[in-house]
Amino acid sequence: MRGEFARPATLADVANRAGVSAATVSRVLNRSTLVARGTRERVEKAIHELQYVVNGHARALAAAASEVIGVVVGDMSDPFFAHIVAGVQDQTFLAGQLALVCSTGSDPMREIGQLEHLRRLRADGVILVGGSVRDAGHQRELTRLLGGFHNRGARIVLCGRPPIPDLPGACAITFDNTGGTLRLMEHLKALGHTRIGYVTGPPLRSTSTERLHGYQIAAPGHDPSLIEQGTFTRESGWAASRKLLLRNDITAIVAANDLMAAGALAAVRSAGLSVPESISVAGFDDIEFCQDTHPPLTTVRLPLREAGAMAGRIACGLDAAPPSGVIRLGADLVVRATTSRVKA
Amino acid sequence: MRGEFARPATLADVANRAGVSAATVSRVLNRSTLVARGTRERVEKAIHELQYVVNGHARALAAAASEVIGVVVGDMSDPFFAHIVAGVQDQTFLAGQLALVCSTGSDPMREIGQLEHLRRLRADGVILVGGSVRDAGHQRELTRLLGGFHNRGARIVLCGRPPIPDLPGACAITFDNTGGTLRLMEHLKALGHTRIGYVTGPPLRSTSTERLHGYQIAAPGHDPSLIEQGTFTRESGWAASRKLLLRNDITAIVAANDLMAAGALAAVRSAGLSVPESISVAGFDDIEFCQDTHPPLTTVRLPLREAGAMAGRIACGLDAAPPSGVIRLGADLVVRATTSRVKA
DNA sequence: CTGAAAGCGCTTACAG
DNA sequence: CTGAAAGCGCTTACAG
Repeated sequence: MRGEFARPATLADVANRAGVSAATVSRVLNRSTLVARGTRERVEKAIHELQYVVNGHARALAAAASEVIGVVVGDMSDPFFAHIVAGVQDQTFLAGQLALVCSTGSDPMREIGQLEHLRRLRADGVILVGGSVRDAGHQRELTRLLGGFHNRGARIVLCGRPPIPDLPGACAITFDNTGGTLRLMEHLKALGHTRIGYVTGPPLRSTSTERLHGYQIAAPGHDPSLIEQGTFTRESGWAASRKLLLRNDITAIVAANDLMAAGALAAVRSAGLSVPESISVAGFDDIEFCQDTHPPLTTVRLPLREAGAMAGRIACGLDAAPPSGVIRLGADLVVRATTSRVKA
Repeated sequence: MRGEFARPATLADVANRAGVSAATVSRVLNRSTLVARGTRERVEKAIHELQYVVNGHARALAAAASEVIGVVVGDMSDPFFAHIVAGVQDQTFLAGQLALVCSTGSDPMREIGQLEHLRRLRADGVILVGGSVRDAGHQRELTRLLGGFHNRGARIVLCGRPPIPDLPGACAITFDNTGGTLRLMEHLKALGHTRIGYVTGPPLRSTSTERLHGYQIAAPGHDPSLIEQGTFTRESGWAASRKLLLRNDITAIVAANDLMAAGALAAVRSAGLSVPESISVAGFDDIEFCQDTHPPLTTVRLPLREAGAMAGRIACGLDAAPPSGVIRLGADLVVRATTSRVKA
């Protein structure tokens, strides 16, 4: 450990040792073909001997490219985001890029700040994960910022959120939130349910409103008092379900995601009722644990990891975005044991 | 959109507009106090008008500091990692740093490559999350690489893995894996269990061996055939449990994490047995969903998010590491409904 | 196929 | 309190 790391070797050191110019070393590094075989080998030997590692900042500064892909998520402890990010990382790894994962702590307004961070680092690609916020000022600011990325040649991908009309450069990967919820509702209606409570996600988010929309289209009666507000956490699903259970007319509770559905399951049980005998329950996303809840949860499956992988490939430039700029992903009904025919 | 983003404003642009030198702008940016009030205000005005955003790479290159914290994890889709990362991000956000999350895709050998990436970007701090691999060559390489970070003044934190003796600069945040498993085993023994199957994690990882060690200390009989190999996934827990159930003498299955315990639950049920009447089951970690399994899972609680937060604070320089260099975190037994007294 | 030179956008002593 | 100048470690036309 004799201070051999005190100053990392630089490209100039490598050039010296190999007896070539810095430009030549740079060419070897960047796999330019315009280097003679023998020269290349001498340089590679020097790189190896010096344990040379290119300085990413210097490279980014000189080349105006950073090998960094920015990923903006809500909260890593939510499996929805965790699975998408896992998919992104599978691909950034293959592409030799680095995923810079920024979290907004579930406050979408913080997207702006995180994007500024990413702009500072001149990210080559940016992936915005999860629902967008319906707020004119925020949208305008977001569009402006993303426009800045786009103008510098950065690829921008929206994953799990709708396209931004003013931003033709961006690719959007969307989930069929409305259709999935609709199919789930049809399933319940076919089982005889007519009074179905709904636990929605936080207001003004595209994920929430799209899913809620599916409910409203299918909801028998359109009674707004059947809708309770949640925040996509288990805890909030529990609280919202408690309120819903205060009324005695509902036969089913649908939550806008699985985490809240888990809370609903617990709330139903704590009210002394059983699932699905007294109340049917369903979620959305189909995270792995839905197989293990009591009873196993009926839900709607989203291809989260695949969506993340697609976003990653496009952001890294491995795949091109489709001409339309939009990739629509399905949302399949998964019937398990928390939903059953309503008793006469 | 008239190409107003074509070239982002530079520090020189700001200096021009404010009628000062670049050095002065830099001082304002870095909150140096040695700037006259009026000058500062003029510069801030120019920054605002130009929508100037500092170039992180130029800054990192000039100042040899990067405002980037590297986090190396196994797999983001595993809640163990997701929760720790969420805790890290809470703190990097507060510190105004950026968390660069690298995944090894559950192959710890890939740690080396990811660390080289981080070295390239001159990360100010590095957090290695999760178990280490018992492989002499790998350990040597790791120590060398981390030594390089340390010599450049980067803070290094091991989160959920044992300290590295040859690396005095590093801080280690450890979980009481052995003690937690031991307490879980004592709980089962007190319920009358004497033949307890164990589903271990992947071999040679500290997390696996520490937890297995707790089992071995407490295991009545030390019969090695009671131990089956898993990989920390639900699927592997299912397969290992199936094997364990082939023998008819066991009355309980303990898995090295909750994901595998969920698989065990499913395996027991698919064998036509019930939990806990026929077989008791327990896990490790206490991820949120343990409350919702069928029945709710007895497990050992690890303070994952808190551990991540501590790691984040130290890596960002918000908190100092303790003099000993080691922070030991508890692991509390959480008894739910998957464990019960063995029938006479 | 290779090199000399300028430049990327900052920070930091050094003067004043 | 402020500025001129050098330097951080690369890449990229431009010549040859």
